[in-house]
This record gives sequence, C-alpha cells and structure tokens, in this order.
Amino acid sequence: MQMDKTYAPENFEKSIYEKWEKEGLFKPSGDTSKPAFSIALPPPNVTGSLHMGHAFQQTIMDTLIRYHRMKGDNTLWQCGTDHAGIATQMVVERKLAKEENLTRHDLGREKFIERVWKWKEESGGNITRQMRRLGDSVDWSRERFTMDEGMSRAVLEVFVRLFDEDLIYRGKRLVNWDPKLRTAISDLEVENKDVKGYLWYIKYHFADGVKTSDGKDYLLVATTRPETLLGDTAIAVNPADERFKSVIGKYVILPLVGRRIPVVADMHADMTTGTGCVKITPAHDFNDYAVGKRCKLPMVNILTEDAKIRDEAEVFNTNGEPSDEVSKEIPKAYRGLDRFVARDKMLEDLKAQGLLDHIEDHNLSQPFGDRGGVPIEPMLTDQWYVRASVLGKPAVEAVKDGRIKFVPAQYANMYFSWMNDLQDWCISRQLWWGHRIPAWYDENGKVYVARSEEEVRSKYSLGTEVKLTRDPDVLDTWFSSALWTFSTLGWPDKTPELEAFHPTSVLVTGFDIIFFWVARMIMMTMHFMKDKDGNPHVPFRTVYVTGLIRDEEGKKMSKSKGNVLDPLDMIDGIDIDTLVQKRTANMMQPQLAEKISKRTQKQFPDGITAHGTDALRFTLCAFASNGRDINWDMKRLEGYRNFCNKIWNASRFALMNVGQMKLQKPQDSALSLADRFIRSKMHAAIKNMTAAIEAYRFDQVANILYEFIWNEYCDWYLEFTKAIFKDDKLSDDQKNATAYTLVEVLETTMRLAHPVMPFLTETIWQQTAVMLGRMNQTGTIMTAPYPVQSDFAEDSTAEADVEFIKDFATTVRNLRAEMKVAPNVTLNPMLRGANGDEQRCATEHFRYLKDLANISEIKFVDSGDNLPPCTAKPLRKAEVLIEMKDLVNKDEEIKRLEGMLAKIEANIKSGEARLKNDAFISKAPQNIIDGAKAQLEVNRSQLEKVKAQIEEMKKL
RNA sequence: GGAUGCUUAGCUCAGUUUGGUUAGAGCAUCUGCCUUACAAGCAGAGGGUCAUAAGUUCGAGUCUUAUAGCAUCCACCA
Repeated sequence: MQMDKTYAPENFEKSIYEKWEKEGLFKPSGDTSKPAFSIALPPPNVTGSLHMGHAFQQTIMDTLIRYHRMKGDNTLWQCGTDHAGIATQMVVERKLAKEENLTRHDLGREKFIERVWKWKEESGGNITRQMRRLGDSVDWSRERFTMDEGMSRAVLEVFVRLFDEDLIYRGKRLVNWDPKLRTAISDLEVENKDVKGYLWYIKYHFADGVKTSDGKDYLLVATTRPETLLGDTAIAVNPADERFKSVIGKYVILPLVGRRIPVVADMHADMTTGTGCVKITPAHDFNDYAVGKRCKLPMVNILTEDAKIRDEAEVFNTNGEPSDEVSKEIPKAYRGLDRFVARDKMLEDLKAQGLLDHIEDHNLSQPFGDRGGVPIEPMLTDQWYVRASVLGKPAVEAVKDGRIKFVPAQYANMYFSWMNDLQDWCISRQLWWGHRIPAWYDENGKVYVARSEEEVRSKYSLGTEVKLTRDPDVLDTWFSSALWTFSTLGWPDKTPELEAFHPTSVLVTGFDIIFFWVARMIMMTMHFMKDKDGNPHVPFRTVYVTGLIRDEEGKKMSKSKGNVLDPLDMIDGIDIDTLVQKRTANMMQPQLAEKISKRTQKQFPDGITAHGTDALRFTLCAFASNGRDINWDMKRLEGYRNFCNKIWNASRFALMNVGQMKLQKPQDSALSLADRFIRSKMHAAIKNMTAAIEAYRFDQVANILYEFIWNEYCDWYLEFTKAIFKDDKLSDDQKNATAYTLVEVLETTMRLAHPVMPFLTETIWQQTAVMLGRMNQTGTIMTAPYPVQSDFAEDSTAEADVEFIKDFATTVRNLRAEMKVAPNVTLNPMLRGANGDEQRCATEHFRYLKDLANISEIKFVDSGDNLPPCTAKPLRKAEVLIEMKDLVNKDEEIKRLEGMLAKIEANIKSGEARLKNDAFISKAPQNIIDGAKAQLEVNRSQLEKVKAQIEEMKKL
C-alpha cells in the first residue's frame, strides 16, 4: 500500500464522489423499520452560484445527513433549485439589453419566457456542479425545480384551495411599488435606507376667506415629498389642537392645482411634529391611506407604473371604486415628468408663487426595493393577498408549544415578534417569470379561480360564449418555496415519500430568511399537511439558524465590495489573475473595478492555493458556534488543511508499521498501557462527538476531532507505539495488540469524522477497514456504522498512568529547553520524593519515557540523599533532578528558580487566605474545600523543594 | 422609538445555560530542532486588570443593575 507523502486531495476527491453517486449511495435506504431522517435543502437560485453561506449551510446539512445515514436511519436529503422570479428575470433582461439591445417588451411575454428557460438550461448546472464538489450527498434522482410540473401542480392546488376557503383575495390597496421593475413587492422586500433630505414648508391658502384663530389666511404644511401634492385630498389636523380647531371642516386651495380640499380632524396629525398640519395623499402614502379610510376621502393616483406624473389622474372613492369626486386634471407643466424632475419643477413654481415658506434639512429613511435598488412608491393597485393573519395563528402555536424548535433559541423571539403583527401577504407580481396566477376574468371584470380555464367554465357553469382572460400576474417566488417540504415529496398525491419523510427533521438556514421563507413555510405546511387524525404537520421539527459569513474585516461579502470568496476557489485554488477577473467581471458599477483589483492583488498576491473540500468543510464546522456571524479567516482554513495533512501522515505511519502484519483481534490482556489509554480516549471522543452533533454544536464537533486526533492519537499514542514496536522483549501477541489498536482506532476515527470530512476519511478507511476485515458489502465508509462508545473500554487507571508519563516527559523536556540542553543529548534524570505509585509507573512504563524524554535511566532518590549539584523542577509533590555537571549557567538557574518561587508563593498566599476564611469553610461544598487543601499542600511541598534547590545553587 | 446579540491573548474565537483552585484553542510571535508518519512538522516559551462601574456571594469571565462602544432586526419619520 503506497500513500503519497503529502495530503493531496485533488487526487481523490472528485473520483470518490463520482463513484458514490454512480452507485446510488445518496438515496434513502428505504428501510422504514428504521427511524427516518430528512432534510429539505433550501433551494438556491437556479441561475446563481454558491457563495460561502451556501457552502456553510450545506456542510452542516451534509454532516447531519451522513451522520444519520451511518447510524442506519432511512435518510433523505431532498434537493432542488428555485426559479427566483425577480432575480432571474432581471438577469435575463440585463443580458438581453447588453447583448441584443432589447427589452422584454420587444420580445413579448412568450418569447421572453422561452429565453429565461434557455438561460436556466445553460446556467442551471452551475449550482449542482458546485454542490457535487462540496461533497453534498443529496439524492440527485429526486432533484426538483420550483417551476417543474409537479411543483406547479402543487402551487395551483394551493392557490385554488386557499381562494375557495377565502384565504386568498384580490383587492385594490396601497402596495409597495417598484417603479424600476414595475411590480408590486411585499413589505419584506423593502429596505429602508437613511438618506439626507429636506423638509419643504408649503403654504396652503384657505378658500372662502377663512382664517386661523391667530389670523393667518393659510395653513403651513411640511413635507418631504412635495410632488405628491398633486394627489392631496385633505389637510389633517389633530382634533385636540387648539390652533386649528376653528378651521376643521373648512377648505384650502391646493397649490399649483387649484382644487378645493377639506381640513379634516384625525389623530394621525401630531401636534408636536412639524407644523401640526399634514397633507393627506391617500394614494401615495400608507399613513395617509389609513387617514383617507377614516375620513372617507377620495384617492387620487398621480403616478404611472414607472413613477412618472400621469397625464390624467386616476380618481377613486374611499372604497377604491372609480369616481368623479374630484377633477382628474393634472397641470400640463408636470405631465409625463419623472417624479423627481417633477418635484424640482414644482418647488420652483411654488417658490415663484411665494408658496414655499422655507426649507429645512431633514434626515429621513427612504424605502428602496431590495432588487431594483430604486425608491419604492406606495401605489394604489389591484393585487392578490393571502390572509396571513389567519394562517399565522397555528404557526405561532407550533413554535410556542415546542413542536418546532429554533436553534439557537433566541431566534424564536424574532419569529414571534414578526408573526404577532402579521400583515396580509401580497403575493402577486407584475412579472413574467413565475407561476402564473390561476385566475380568469370575464368581460365585466368578474374573477374566477380554478386549476385551468376548462375547470373555470365547468366550476362556474360558463358557456363558451363567455370570453375569459387570464390574469397576467405571477406569484411571489416565496409562494412556491413555502410549499417546499411537502411539494417536493409529491403532494398533492399521497406518496410513500410523504408518508416516510414528512415532517422533515431539520431546516438549516440563515436568519435573514426567517420571515421570507421559514415563517411562510410553517403557515402553508400546517394548513395543508395533516396527519391521519387531522392534526397539522409542521414542515420541520428543528430550525437550525446560521449566521452570515463575512470577510476578514467583518464586512458583508458582496460583488460591489469585491470581497466575495467562492467556496470552490478555496477547494481547488485559483491564480491571482483569474481571481481578479472574476471579481471585476459584470460589475454593476464598473468604476469600482480598479480598486477591487488592487485590493485583491494585495490580499492574495499569489492567488489562493488549493485546500481541498474536507479542509473547507472542517473549517466551516469549526466556525459554526451559536448562530453568530462569522468573520472568515484564511489562516483558519490553512490550519485545518494542515490538520488534514496530519491525519494523512498518521495513516501513513500506521500503514508503514503494520502494513505487513496479519492483524488479529487481541485479547484484553495483551493490550499495552498505551493501547488501553488511547482506547479510553476513543471512548470519550465518540461519546462527546455524538453529543455535539445531536446538540448542533459543530464547532465542538471540529474541536473534539482535532483534539483527539492531533493531541492524543498523534502526539502521544503514535509515539508510544514506536517504543512498543521496537521493543524486542515484547511478544508477538503484544505487538499485534498494539498494531491492531493503532489501526482500529484510526479506522474508527475515520468513521467518526466522516460526516465532516467525507473524502479523506473514505480514502483512509478503505485501507484500514480491509486490514481489520471490516470492509462492508458496499465497500464504502458512507454505509459503515457510526462508531458507538461501547466499542471501546473506559480505563481511568490507564489514563492516570499516561497522565503521569506525560507530566514526567514534559518536565524533562522543560528542563532541557530551559537549560539549553540539545535534544540529542541523552539524560539521566532522578526522581526525588516520588510516592510508590509514581515509582511503579515510572519503572513499569520506562520504555515510553526513554524515547519521549530521551533518557537512559531514572534513579529514585530521597530528600536525605547526598547528591551532586543538580537542577530541578517540581513534578506534582515530587521533583525531577538533572545533574548539572557542565551544562548550566548557575545565575540563570537561580533566576529561573526564583521566578518559580514567586509564583508558588502567590498561590500559597491566596490558598491560605481562602482556607482561613470561616465563611468559606462553613459555606463552600466539601469537595471544593478538599480540593483547595490538597492544592495548598502541593504548593507548600513544591515551595520547600524550590527553596532548597536555590540554597544548593548558591553554595556552588 | 422597540428588541436582540456582541465586547475574553497581537488576530479569529470557545468558555457564561448549572458561579468553584492558577481563564482555553487555532493563527501570529520568540527559542531550539530536517529526531525515517508529517517542516503543511517536532519540542519549548512569552502574551489576558475577561469593555467600564456598582451590587449579590465564602467565591464572579459566569448572576443582577447601570454605563459605553459595535452589530443586527423591527417600527416610525409631516
């Protein structure tokens, strides 16, 4: 068996994955007598590519999946991609504009959708390629896409049923309108940004010669959005405001327009803010809309879909029906102007007419569309809504009573705070790419909802003479993703997969989509999925919430910052030129390219070297603590790549030493101290590992593996075995016992680590399993049993003995380093004042100490013995001495000892103080008191020794 | 305005639920080693008033309160 000298993951990772996939190992076992474990992958955008956040979450999912698969559970990882309505449509539109100088309208709806499908086919493989490279053991045979036939059927079914149950309705309401994308968006897609703006104070003169109580013939109104003045239908004052009581019910003249609008009383007007008078524009402001409803005001829409001033306003009564209550006329000067151009023009005109009283600076937070990036506009439009408040109640209950658990738990609060004030969910989008709404209108505008036009006609008894037109809108992307856990398993059909795998076990996702996705999934699933007793199914029992992965400086990774790291580049490496090119290609703001290029060159002068999938996955696990954001650190990745190399070389050692031997399962009696020690540590590692995975503490998972493999197995156990293998006095049985343990612990460790590091462990396991006769039928670690702690005996005696050996070796090494004795000089240390057990241990296990400390013998001496000049270091209550001869600088030695003395004295002082304290003695638990006493005793005995040593030095 | 989280070594972070001797890890730094598994390594070393203040307690990194700074979410903004 030949292994390369250095860990080279690129040599085996890809081929191993291909083999796994080809052999169908990612599919569920189908054994329904075993517990089921399932995860639905949050579907990434089909045309996108994976970023670090995906890699992070998928590593955690794959770790859980592989763990449960090895445990024998019937395990399914359901994967798929999302059509990502707006995002995908935008990408294709941009491409179209750039390459062919066309808009989607030039192509028409059908042709455009064809183009999107084509783009999906071209780029859709990107994500799945990346997932394969990450080692994700998803069941590819069940891969789904939110717009494929099955998913679309589920969407249709859900929409129609909700409509029939009056949980979906259509209505004219004020929505967040994105003028760039020309579609409605939901509240969640609005991002508020702080911007510097102004408050413009505008005079609205009274009609009919009215005056305020203090004699003014106008009301002064402050506004941040003067252009909406064209749609004003009232001025509101607070009913309790003495300043304006007398003018309530009177009229003012709308500046620039000349329309009469009433002064109304409404609580919305805050006496202490602004001038106390608020202009009311029900069609363009959410608060004003509410005021309009209360005061029965008409609504005047002045904007087009792309936020230009209309040629003629749309006027509705307070119920949203078309109306002639007020004039539709818009002053000629502003017609067709962009909203912000119109603003400037109007301010100019107001100023010219003396109606602009004054201007103040004002910081406001302005709503922007999260995709389009332009300020959104509240607009009065017809949209479809889900009655989220109704669906939300059981969804809140499920988290409250623990049917769904959030990890970390504090995210449940975030969930509650949003759910408790749930607004109806606007689900219609004026896009082309998505699930088209299954609603048809007759010529009178009456709406019919069914699964198809055919079904509409039969359901509502409409003859062929009735002309039906389908609603042009599509559904919010999140509508279909909300059905993900059950629609992917075949709903609305009753499939065996639904039966076996729903509810899913755990959802792993970022906190940023708790509202977008998690909450809506809970609502939809609980409404549609019921068990045989009619109790709602939750979509998943646990939500594991991850933090964001940020760059080294804690900044969010984004294309425009040019700090994005592609997980695949860390796996396979990338040269600097390609990296720069990648970071600066297709920029929305090309002017940033140069800066990004410079920064990238500085940060990665030689590009990024390959680290392999396992190292990346291990790093991601090590970072996964407590759902906090993570600042990415290349050094960590390097460190864990080195760890992979360490494992690699440990197995090389094992193979080189026992490769030729025929291994037999040893009798317990043949096990050496070293064997018993590492087996006991193995026991603990398995125990802790299992607990950590079950608790979703992947950072602990990583640390347990690291600590066990590097600090116990490699640093100590491997060194012990060297002594055993070369000891001629030991029998073949004894050597076999060590060889067997060496390989068995390695083999077990590979299984233990496999969920995190699938490739490296597979490679090494293949070899070790054969040696132990443990190769399973499928010939892969993937289906080997996960280790159980009972396979390895706990042995506290062995651990204690090894602890002493470690301490002894460390003490000698310490002395050696401090005295500057070269490592290749063999020493003859003395052990003074050791108790019987320590003497036994040192004698019995001298073979280990000999090599570890490079010594030829240990002489036991007593404090009364007359010794040559020595240097010494305390070891527990005893001390290790080394004859000084010519190897020491006396003054330095005294200095070292005095330093030690000071430390010990301080410890004694604080220990004594504690034990003198009556309160401590009477109140602290006995074991703490005993511990303190024992420690004090050790310190005192060490103090004596060090003092004596100093005296001795001084005599020289 | 409401809420949450964070502040521990030069850097990145564990440890706080359940208080207990001298607070840990990786990286970085320093010293010595190419010792036949591994220089992507080995053996050692230095480095922390646990953000600040007060309190509870025999005892506080850990519990309470206040303050400061950072971050995030929600709401509002005439």
